[in-house]
Amino acid sequence: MHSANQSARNDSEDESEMRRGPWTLEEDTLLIHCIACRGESRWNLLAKFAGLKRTGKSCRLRWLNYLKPDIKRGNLTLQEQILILELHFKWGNRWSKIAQHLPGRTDNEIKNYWRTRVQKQARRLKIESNSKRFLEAIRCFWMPRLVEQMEQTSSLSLSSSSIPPTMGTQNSTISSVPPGEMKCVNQANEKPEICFSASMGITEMPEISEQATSPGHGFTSLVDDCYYVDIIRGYDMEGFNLDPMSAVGPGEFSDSQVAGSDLVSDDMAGALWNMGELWQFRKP
DNA sequence: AAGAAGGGCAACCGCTTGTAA
DNA sequence: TTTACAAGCGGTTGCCCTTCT
Repeated sequence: MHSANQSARNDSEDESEMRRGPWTLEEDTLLIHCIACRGESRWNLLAKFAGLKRTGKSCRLRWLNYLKPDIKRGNLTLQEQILILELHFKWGNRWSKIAQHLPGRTDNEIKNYWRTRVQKQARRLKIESNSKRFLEAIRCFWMPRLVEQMEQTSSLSLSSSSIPPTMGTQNSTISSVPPGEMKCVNQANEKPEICFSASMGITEMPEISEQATSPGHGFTSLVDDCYYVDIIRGYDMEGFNLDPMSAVGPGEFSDSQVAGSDLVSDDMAGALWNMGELWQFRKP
């Protein structure tokens, strides 16, 4: 009884002695060295062994979100943004699952991206960010624009034999594929991760997800670990009604929201998807 | 130039899940 | 089968920086 109380008291004392808040360079160094020696496991023990006054949880988070060597820094690329949107359609707020398909990106980063960029636009449009209307807006207008810009970017880059910065980083390379088709292969697991095809129709894809074949989806499909973005439908809108009202179904958007809210304007697109970065690629 | 407002992001919190004893 | 602990995950908070007025 006494020992239990003593233990509880010690625990609370330990807890109160724990450091919180931003990590210092010294703490980072200690953690990195400790993980190099002992590996990533038993985070509470690791914290003690490293001499850090941090909880194991805190150490784990710091390592996974910031210190891990393969963490990719900087703005999300167009391909990554499209992938996030597509995977979010499929899985919702399963951030860690989505992050598994974006090498070097953390679930925290993706979550922050969704909340700060995507949900911000939903607020601006006065649409519930998890509503069907907002998803349709993304699918019908923003994603096609992203794909369009990406297609232009990639053709520009490929024609000048320079790999787009977004596709050539980390473990990924562009393999040689027919014109108009891009394939991004992760060398680590030899599995194709992202395939952009201008020739492949969505109906030709095997095992297309239920969502991908749903009416109104139109231009992307997701097959296991390989993601196809149908550029024909995204770019030329073939089989895709540009009339916003019919595209999303009657009553989904009001005139003022679609036509008057700059839903399809360059202004909106620029605000949403780092278009500033994008336009740089378009300039000769 | 200074204060206010807003955005972005790192870190924390609490709940759930997995696993070993 | 139960229990305790560790790890994982998504939601939330708070700080810092930038932009606006």
